[in-house]
Amino acid sequence: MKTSSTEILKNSGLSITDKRLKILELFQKNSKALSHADIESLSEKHFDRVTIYRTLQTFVDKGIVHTIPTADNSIMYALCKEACSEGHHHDNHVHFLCEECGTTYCLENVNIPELNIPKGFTLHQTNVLVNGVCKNCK
Amino acid sequence: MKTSSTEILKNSGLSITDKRLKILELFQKNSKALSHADIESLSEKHFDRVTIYRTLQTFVDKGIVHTIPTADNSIMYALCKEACSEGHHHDNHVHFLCEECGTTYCLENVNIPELNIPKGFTLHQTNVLVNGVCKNCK
DNA sequence: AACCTTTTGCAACTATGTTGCAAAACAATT
DNA sequence: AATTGTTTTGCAACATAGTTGCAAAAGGTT
Repeated sequence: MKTSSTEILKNSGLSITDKRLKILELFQKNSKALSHADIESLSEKHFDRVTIYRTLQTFVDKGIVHTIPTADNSIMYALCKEACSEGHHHDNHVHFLCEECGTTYCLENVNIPELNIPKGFTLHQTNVLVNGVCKNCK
Repeated sequence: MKTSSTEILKNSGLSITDKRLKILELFQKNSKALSHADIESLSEKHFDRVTIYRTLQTFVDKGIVHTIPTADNSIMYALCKEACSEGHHHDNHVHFLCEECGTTYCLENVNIPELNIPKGFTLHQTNVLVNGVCKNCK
């Protein structure tokens, strides 16, 4: 069952505002990762750029969305699953970027394998980005 | 044995210029990944920003350096090993970002593991980014 | 409704990246 | 080493991305 946008905000101790609800709904409707620019163009009503930046930052801080590094230097944001909480992301799944449609997916079911990194290095987080063609574009 | 900067350029069919040599030497001296901004500040003599952008792009195209996606949305560039050639990068190693000193390393010896991505998805390239603490900062 | 707090929008700014064009540097040839 | 043609570089101007301070608006609480 899906948590409503309002509940997500409540659970994070954030006040419920129009803009935050709108941005959360964009994520839920599209069920894919969105960039700042995506949100700007998807929101028909005028959203101030600054508001979007600040809202996304708040969501990241609260564990509502996580960021995805991409090769072309544009940060993507995607909704976190339940496991994430304030200041603590658990998005250890693989991110897939389709070269055809440009969609970034979270592949929740593909786990990150163990890496044997060299002695002396301490591993905190592993990010896996995969490029290829998604099932819709095949 | 290390290939000289001049040879690297020759092998790629590029003309030998002061700027290109200087930028290559920065990579060789530092033996870590550099951002555009790093190069700008490391080169004591004035380098035009545009020249740096274009030189890096040329190097990427020719397989001399490869780009590393990072979580904070700044592209890093690192020297390729011999295996890379024009239009064909073989940098399938793990990239490690130290949270203390900010250094990005290419862990040449850590191979990218196989992933079993869902049916319908075709995999072209896998990027693995690891955060943690490097052996110098431990 | 009245109050206080948080969020939003605006303006101005910094940083990052791109393009066109003329001057300079490079490469090849005599 | 001078001439010529090609490539590279620097400049100017522009475009996009992201940040900060502050006043107005909206949210939360009583």
